[in-house]
Amino acid sequence: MSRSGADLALLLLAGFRTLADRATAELADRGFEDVRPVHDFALRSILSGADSTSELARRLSVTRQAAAKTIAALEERRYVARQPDSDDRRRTRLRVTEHGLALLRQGEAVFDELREQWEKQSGKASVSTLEETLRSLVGDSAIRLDSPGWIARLPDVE
Amino acid sequence: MSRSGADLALLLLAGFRTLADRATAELADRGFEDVRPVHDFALRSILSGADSTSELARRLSVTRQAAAKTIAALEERRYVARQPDSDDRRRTRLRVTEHGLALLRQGEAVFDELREQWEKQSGKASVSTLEETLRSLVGDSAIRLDSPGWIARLPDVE
DNA sequence: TCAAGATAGGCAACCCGGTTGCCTTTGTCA
DNA sequence: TGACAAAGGCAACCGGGTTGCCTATCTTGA
Repeated sequence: MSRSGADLALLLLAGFRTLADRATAELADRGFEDVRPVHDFALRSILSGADSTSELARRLSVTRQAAAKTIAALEERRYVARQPDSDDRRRTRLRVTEHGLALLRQGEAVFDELREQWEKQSGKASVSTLEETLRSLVGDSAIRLDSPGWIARLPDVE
Repeated sequence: MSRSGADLALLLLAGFRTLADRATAELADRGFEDVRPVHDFALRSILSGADSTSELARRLSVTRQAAAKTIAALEERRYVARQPDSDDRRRTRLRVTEHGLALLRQGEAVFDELREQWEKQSGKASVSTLEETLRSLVGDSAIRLDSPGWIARLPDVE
């Protein structure tokens, strides 16, 4: 009954996308439109201290230019703001706005609800087993993967 | 100990990316460079009967233009070829080349090996439990998801 | 039989999240 | 003070998508 390894990969992808898509939709319902996973990742990094373009770029393992674009998007949507900085090279310091904090809180809540939904469907044990298996396979630290950019890249997780 | 729902999503993504990245690297080692998951999906669809741009587009749930680009890439790499067709609207019919078949075979082998590797690490039971849980959660048919294009879209699986 | 409509294909332009290459500004330190 | 590191940003590009619009061919039914 066990199928090919490719199926396994597809299932993992489908699982992620199911969660991510539902979360995106739910967040849109709650008034946070135009939010993408990458925004959430970036916001978290900024919140935990990445207050400049270069620093954010390092934490997300992307180029400065990519980070700058992400920041521009976040700024446009008022999730982050800039403040003058003493070091005139960097000129501004990033700060997560109240709106941004609200997004993070809602995002967390949404994902938690989705997880609970899964637990209701398959049982708490199944979900945590799944999680444990995966964690042991990809490693706690492997949430930092280096690879081509055909998906929102994963940030460092402090 | 159980963490947030977002972690669950991240783990699924990390799992997929681990497999996909390793597969891509391994295929490159075996002489198939420049191969991306989307190529594999498309090739499989063509092999199982999607012999025109429009048909491939339908199976991959993308626009005809996107399918055309993918086909162009596959053709360039000699994984598919075109043949004249009786219907002059479509003008050509797609065919998977020997080279393309070789890629598919190698791809399957690589994924199977990766799966075995995981089984050695976590035990056969764990991997198949993981798979069963996921299958029940996303559904066998959910491998067709409709959503924004920030990742290689999944094809119909016949 | 022939006009309307469905179907296949393709071009151009754009989006998003990345990249590289190159350049300026500012700060630091020998 | 002058060399260099570090931050930022512009322009151009890429991959895998999108939409809008256009033509060519086949099919059908009045």
